[in-house]
Order: sequence, then structure tokens, then C-alpha cells
Amino acid sequence: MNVRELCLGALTFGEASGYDLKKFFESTFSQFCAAGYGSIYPALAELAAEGLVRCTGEAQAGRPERKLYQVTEAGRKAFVDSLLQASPTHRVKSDFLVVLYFAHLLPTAHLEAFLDKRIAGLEQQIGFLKTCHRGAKDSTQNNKLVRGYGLAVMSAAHDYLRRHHHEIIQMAAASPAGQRPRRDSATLTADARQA
Amino acid sequence: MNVRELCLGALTFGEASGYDLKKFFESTFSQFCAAGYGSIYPALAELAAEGLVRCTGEAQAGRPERKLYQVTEAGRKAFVDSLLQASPTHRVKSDFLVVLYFAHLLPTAHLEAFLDKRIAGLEQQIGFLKTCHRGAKDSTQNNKLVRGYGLAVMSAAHDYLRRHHHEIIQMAAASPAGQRPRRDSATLTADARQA
DNA sequence: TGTGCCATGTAACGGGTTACATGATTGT
DNA sequence: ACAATCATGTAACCCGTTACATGGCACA
Repeated sequence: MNVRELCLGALTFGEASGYDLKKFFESTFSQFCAAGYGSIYPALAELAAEGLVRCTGEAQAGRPERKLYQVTEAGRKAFVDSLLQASPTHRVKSDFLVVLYFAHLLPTAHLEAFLDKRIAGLEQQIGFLKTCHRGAKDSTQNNKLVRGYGLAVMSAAHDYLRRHHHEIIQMAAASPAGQRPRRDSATLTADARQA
Repeated sequence: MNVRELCLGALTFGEASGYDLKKFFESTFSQFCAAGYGSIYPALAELAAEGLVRCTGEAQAGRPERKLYQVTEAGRKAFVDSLLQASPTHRVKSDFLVVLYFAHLLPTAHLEAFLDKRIAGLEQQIGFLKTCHRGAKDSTQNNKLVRGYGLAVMSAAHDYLRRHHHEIIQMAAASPAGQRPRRDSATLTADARQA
């Protein structure tokens, strides 16, 4: 699922400009994918060249022209095909968890601030998901379920972090500079074997 | 947090070869980051050139030589610095959720198989996390907490999907070819505004 | 006046994945 | 014999992010 296909999919809900698509991706979609102008505009141009979308340039009074894109029949078919071929991938890339894994190298104060920042971030996202259901077309059944999924997962993460807050803090290095005694002659191989 | 820093961090647990690191990343780490040989080996070479790691080539009897790497004092410091500067990023990239969002375009049978595949995948990962605590150095407190986090989140996802299984299936298109009536003259703009 | 939103695009850069290339040992 | 595991690396490619470039309108 690259930006190209994502745009195609978003356009199945109705015509939109590149700018609109960006905003759309920042809504419920933001949970599980991201796209900037730098990938959206080239993707739209590509799709138009292949005949998967049609562009109706709309020169507005005064304003810079607004290019509205619609999916063509071929585009719709191509998108459904890509959905059918997709595998249920789900990748997480988390600096937060990496830092948590190396918590013993950090001073207590820093770790606590870091953890609190993450908790605050989760609360913000949960709040956003709870309110973003207001809006006409967006409150379809599929959107509701995907939002519900996000809420369930994020709430679980939030609960876990709050519940283990003190345990996590206790892992931090007592010394402010993070200078800890190293395990001597340790090897990673033992851990690796059991993977 | 790129592969370079990840390698550096992994080596703080003890010396290892590129091969070992790959295995290590496939363990608990696999939840929140990934790295292939194509990025590990160049990263190690780079780190060695900068003096952040030291390489002790170990020519084994018969076998291809095994290069063991250790962090230097400079490397350790550099790693702690990068931890201190890291922000609690947490990105999800999920084709699964994208497909779920467009479930109305898919035939029932396909959607059900897709969902079941994801549920099975989650069960497998949960099982893996539950068993992978066995192993000497790996069962430190930080590892335990990170694993616990993963278990909490994945269990929540699993529960949610099982609980809403029938609702999700009902979103699928009744017709096997996914030919649904389109919403006429729909626009994405209304949805986008509320983002 | 100046900040922020609407609106479209380009170009360089960074970074990871995939595929390729090689080769010995151990277990079936 | 054949597959799997150990073991190291290179090169092409894909793809997305970031920064840059531009410009009018609306609101404070």
C-alpha cells in the first residue's frame, strides 16, 4: 500500500484535490499511514497519466486553480485489485519502545519526562479519535470500526504505561549521567539463539 | 533511530557479529523495528570507521571468518546521547487497517479470510512474545516491560477483532465482484474539513 | 502588517528492502 | 545428495521525507 494506491482509495469516496487528500489522510487515516505533499502530488500526476484518475481543473475566482480528481472505472478496478492482493501487514516503528528497552542507560528524571510525554501523546490521540467521528460522510460503519480499533489499542497502551509507571521509572540509572557498570564479557549470542 | 544506532544499542549488551544482531532484532525487538543484512553490515562498517565500535575478526576453524564487534567508550556515549535526544515517536503502518477501511469494496468471503489471517497472525505473535522470555540475558526488567507492553497492545487488538468479527464481515459487499453502487457526486472535502 | 490557511508543485536527500553473489558445515 | 544454518557483504532500487519555491486571500 503506497501513497499511489492510498490516493486512489480515498478518491473512491468522491472527487478531491491533492490538498483535500492530505487533510483526509490526517484524519482517521493518520493512525496507520501518513503522506506528505511531496508524495501525493506526484502520485496524482502518475495516476492521471495512467488513466486511473481524471482531472478536472477548476480555475476559481482569484485563487490558484484547484485541480479536482475523480477515479475512473479503470482506477476503481485497479484499486479493488490491489485490495484483494494486499496481505494483512501491520508494522510498528517505535522510538519510544527502543528508548524504553534501554531505560537502564538513562537518568531517572529524563526517563520520567520521556514517559510522561508519551502518555500525554496517547491521551491526545485518544481524544482526537473520540471527537473526529463528527462529520458527515466520515461516520460510515467502516470508519467507525477502524476508529474503534485504534481506540482499543491506544487505550490498552495508555493503561499499561500508567499501571507500570513506577516500575518503568525504577529501571532508570540512579546516577544522573547514565554511567552504569557494564556486564563483563557479555555476549548477545545466547539471547539470539532463542529467537 | 536508524539501524546504525540500533546496532550500537544492541552491542551495549555485549559483543556480537552482524549475523547475531539480525537474530537479536528478530526477537523482542521485532515488535517495533526491523533490520535486514543490507542495512546492518554497512552500518557496522560505518560505526567501525568512526571508532564507535571495535572489530575483532575471529577466523574460525574452517568456517567463514566471524567478525565480532564491541562498543567503544565513545560509542557508548554516542548511543546514550542519541537516546537522550530521541522523541517518543510511535508510527504504525498497517495495510490491514487500510483494507478494513475499504471493506465495503470487497466480497464477504475474501474479507472474512483476510480478517481471520490477521487474527491468526496476532495469536502467533502473542504466543511468541509469551515464550520468548526464556533465555538468559534477555529476561532483564526492561525487556520484560517492553514485552508486557506488546502483549497488552496485541491482546487488545485481538479482543477487539474477535468481538467485532461479525460487524466487520457485515460491511463487506454482498456481491462477489465487489461492484457496489457509488455515492453520486460525493466529495471528500466535507470529511477533510473536520480533520 | 503579518500570521495562517488555501493551493500546487519540484528536487535533493536519506534510508531501508530486495536481490544477488559466495561458500563451508551440519543434519536428514 | 539436499536442505538448512552459519556467515559476510554489494548494488540497484523503491519510496518517502524535507526543504524549497510561489502566491493570493482572509482575518486580527
